[in-house]
Amino acid sequence: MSSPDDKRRTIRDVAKAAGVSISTASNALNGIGRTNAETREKVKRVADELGFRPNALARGLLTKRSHAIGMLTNDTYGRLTLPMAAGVSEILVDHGVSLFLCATNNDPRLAKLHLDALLDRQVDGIIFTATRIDLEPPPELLKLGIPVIYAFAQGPADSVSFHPDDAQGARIAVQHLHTLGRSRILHITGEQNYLAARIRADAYRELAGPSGQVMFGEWSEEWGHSAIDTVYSQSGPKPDAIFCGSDEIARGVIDALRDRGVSIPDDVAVVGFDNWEVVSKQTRPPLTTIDMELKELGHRAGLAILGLSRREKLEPGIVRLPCSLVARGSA
Amino acid sequence: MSSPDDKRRTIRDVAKAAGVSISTASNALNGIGRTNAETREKVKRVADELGFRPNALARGLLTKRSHAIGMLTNDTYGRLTLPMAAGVSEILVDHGVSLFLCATNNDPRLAKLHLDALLDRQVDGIIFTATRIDLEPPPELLKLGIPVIYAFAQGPADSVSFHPDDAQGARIAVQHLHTLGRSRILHITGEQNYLAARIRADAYRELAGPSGQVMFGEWSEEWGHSAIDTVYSQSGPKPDAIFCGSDEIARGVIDALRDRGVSIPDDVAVVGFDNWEVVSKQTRPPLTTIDMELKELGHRAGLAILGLSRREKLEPGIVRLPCSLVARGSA
DNA sequence: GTGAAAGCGCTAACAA
DNA sequence: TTGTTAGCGCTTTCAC
Repeated sequence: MSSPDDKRRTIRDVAKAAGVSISTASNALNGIGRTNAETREKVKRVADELGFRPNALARGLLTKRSHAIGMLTNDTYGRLTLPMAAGVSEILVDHGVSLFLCATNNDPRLAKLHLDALLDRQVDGIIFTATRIDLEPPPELLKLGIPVIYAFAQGPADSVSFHPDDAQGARIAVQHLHTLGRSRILHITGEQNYLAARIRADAYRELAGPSGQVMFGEWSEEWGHSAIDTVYSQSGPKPDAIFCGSDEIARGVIDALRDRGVSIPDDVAVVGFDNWEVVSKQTRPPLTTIDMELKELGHRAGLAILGLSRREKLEPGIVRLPCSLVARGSA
Repeated sequence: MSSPDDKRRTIRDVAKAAGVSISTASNALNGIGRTNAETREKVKRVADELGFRPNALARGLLTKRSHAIGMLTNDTYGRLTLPMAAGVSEILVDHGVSLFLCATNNDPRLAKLHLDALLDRQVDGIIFTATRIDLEPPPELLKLGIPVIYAFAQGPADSVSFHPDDAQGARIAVQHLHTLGRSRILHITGEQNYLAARIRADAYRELAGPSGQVMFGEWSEEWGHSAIDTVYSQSGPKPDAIFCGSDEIARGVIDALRDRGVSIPDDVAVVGFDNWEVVSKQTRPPLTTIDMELKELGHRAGLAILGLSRREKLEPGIVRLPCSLVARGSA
């Protein structure tokens, strides 16, 4: 639990051991200022030998940059947040910046608590993340005095946000189905009050033309199932392809189709949305679906907050990052 | 992006505005030392008015406690980590402690990088988290000089670890099936090289008696499916209940049983393990399963690291936290 | 009860 | 090129 040398080495120890002054040691270690190459090497070697690690607290106190950023999320389940957080972290760690994770659990009190803590810690910036792109951030976030980036969440007008390109994602799904020669494509999706659902539906309608039909419902497997029941209990022509608003819906659709003896993808091709592998790899046949590239979203958000924290200017607005199609067996 | 008063208030500002010295202000705000009640109130009021927030960097530098702890995880997907992290964070935030999230992505280089960063930041402790209880932590973690807690991961002999009580989880699953009057219970589970799988299987065997049969395989839906195919292609008596090592396996099992016209739970009762709702709520019928109470695991890990960071002593060893049974329709 | 002063570990003028 | 000095914002003796 405790190492042999319980007290940590300071730059003072390094300076003394190397026979130089503290400031020379500092200059040498940071490679700035005018330092003799020999001295620099020596200081670095000594620091290494001593296992010296600079105290980030002291450095931050002085430079007014903590080299830490906070990530505020309302997601406790992790489906969206952790891939993004991993992406953010991947970028940051290479720049010596660490990430505070704050799960607000959708509780404004917790959000405030976390926000205050982040401010106390002098974070260089904050990334706000949500489980839907039209979720508004806590109002305190707006007048903070430090940079904020919105990822998979709705930022105010003059802010920088990163979203998956839902419209493009919907388009490549429909185009893929067109390529397969399908023309009677149905769109079964989630709740209409989700902006993402509306964006995807609009993009779908543009490509599917007047025959395009959208069924809004819930983000659940069950809805996919019952939507198929509805469709097949009606008379009239049946679709030859179904574009679903989520993998879970798609799974319900696939199960319901199989129950009816409809062959996938021969009779009906199915495309999902999310590439949530626990679902999309397990349907029968495995699901062709749209991946939102959440890790890449995290990368971009990380890069952006890094830039802002260095006082670089960023064009405000929503950056929409392309989705990709993952072809499996269902379409 | 930047507030009207761009510069942050310091304790100096508070002291000046309250007409007291810096040290009195400090004493008053922290409620320590001998301070006149009136003075204290006044200082606090002024601090509030000014929107004063103490600089955690400065405080940490002086007190040698950063009030931050690090969480190291090899999980990028989030299924296990984020519920635990949320639990940890919930505890910490109420104690004014923040959480650094470090996703190592199973890459030793990244792990080292993150570990160094955490040390530089003077974290008061580290929680190591993994996706399986027999995953060994990076060796650097062992000789660190700061407290470490292992959650859902394998700690060294003299450390404190928190695991789900896999044996107890398996027992309540089997007992539940016994209560339902089932006696020919089969256990279909994941890879035998997972410690958790072996622990659960052992506990199952103890209760199921000599007729107990364990089928090890993979942690996949597909394996559940093919296991059922195997069982039903053999002659001999069929099980009246199946205890599955994961919800995904259970889903495969349920689907395969339904394909064969076996009624659930009438002919065969099915119990899963994980309570991963995207799976367990969506099977038909919904899955009765074992919940590992990951958030509670996070709570306990958080409490433990808090204690250790205050130099409290903790009994070394593995603390196994009880699982709970979530009854749905399948058993 | 309150304030002056020292200093945590480090960086950044400036002087030497 | 190197060393001296002055802090960053806070806590904490120790006089008063």
